Amino acid sequence: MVQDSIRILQAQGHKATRPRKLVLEILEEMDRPLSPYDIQGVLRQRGKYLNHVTIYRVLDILCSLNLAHKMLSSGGFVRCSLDMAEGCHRFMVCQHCGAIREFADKELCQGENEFARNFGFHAEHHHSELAGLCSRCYRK
Amino acid sequence: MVQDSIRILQAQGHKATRPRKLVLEILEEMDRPLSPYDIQGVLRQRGKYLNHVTIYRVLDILCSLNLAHKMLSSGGFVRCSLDMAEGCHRFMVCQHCGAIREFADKELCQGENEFARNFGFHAEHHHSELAGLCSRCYRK
DNA sequence: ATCGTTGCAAAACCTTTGCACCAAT
DNA sequence: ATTGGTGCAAAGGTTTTGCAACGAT
Repeated sequence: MVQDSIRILQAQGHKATRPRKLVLEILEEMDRPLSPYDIQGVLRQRGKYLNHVTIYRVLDILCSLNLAHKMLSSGGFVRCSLDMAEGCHRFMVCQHCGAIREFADKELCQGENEFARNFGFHAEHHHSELAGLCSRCYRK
Repeated sequence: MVQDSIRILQAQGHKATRPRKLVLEILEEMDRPLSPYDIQGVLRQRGKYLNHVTIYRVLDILCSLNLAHKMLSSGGFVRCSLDMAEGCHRFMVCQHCGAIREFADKELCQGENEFARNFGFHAEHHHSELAGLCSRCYRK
């Protein structure tokens, strides 16, 4: 919830400002990875405005506190989504329509962790992208 | 091997040019994901030169033929590596020293495929990044 | 009142496009 | 000779930086 994130922000010495509340609201409501300009667009539709620089900075803070997570989308720009599964971010990206859907799974993480440990690597965060076709585009 | 890739290029109607050979050589030799400017830098050290636009275009072709694979690195730019494991690209990225190491595993892919199929999604390519600490940095 | 935040302008950076020249076939 | 490929210049788009004004505490 937005209130929880705000509380964490404040506990870390950050202020509870209008831009931060707005960005958190949009991220929670849309429930999919959004770019800074996506967020600005949603706000514009609602007659609200935030400078893109501000959005970048809000997202940076959210990510630094692990409240959100960045992914680099195929367009080559950043998208952010709230961190719901503690360091496990898996995305299904449809190569046809571009739809992005996020999921999480602890067993997959464990499997990856074991594999990495064979190389002496200690994994903390998991980010995975599956490129393929979503159910709708597959039928065509 | 570079020669094999060149042969595939030619079979698809592309020419075997100096820039394409050079890029393939560097990718094979360095054996880690490289950005276009990384590649240009390595060449420069050897007294050779390729325009960055050319490198971008060579990488695009290699990726379109599945000879290489693009990843969007944490710096926000593209890195490419040769495709050794047919659509399975897993990276361990050390958060401390920045080292990137690639691995592949069919079982992990199968696990992800099954999970995705529950959502009606048909996965073709896997790209995964584990952020954590490499063996050297973990000891410190 | 203080000090972190925001917005604006401008810069920096990566990537793409247009076009004339060049080179592999 | 033909056709695709390269290099250059310039544009496009995303992200970052510097700074004055603002606002949460």
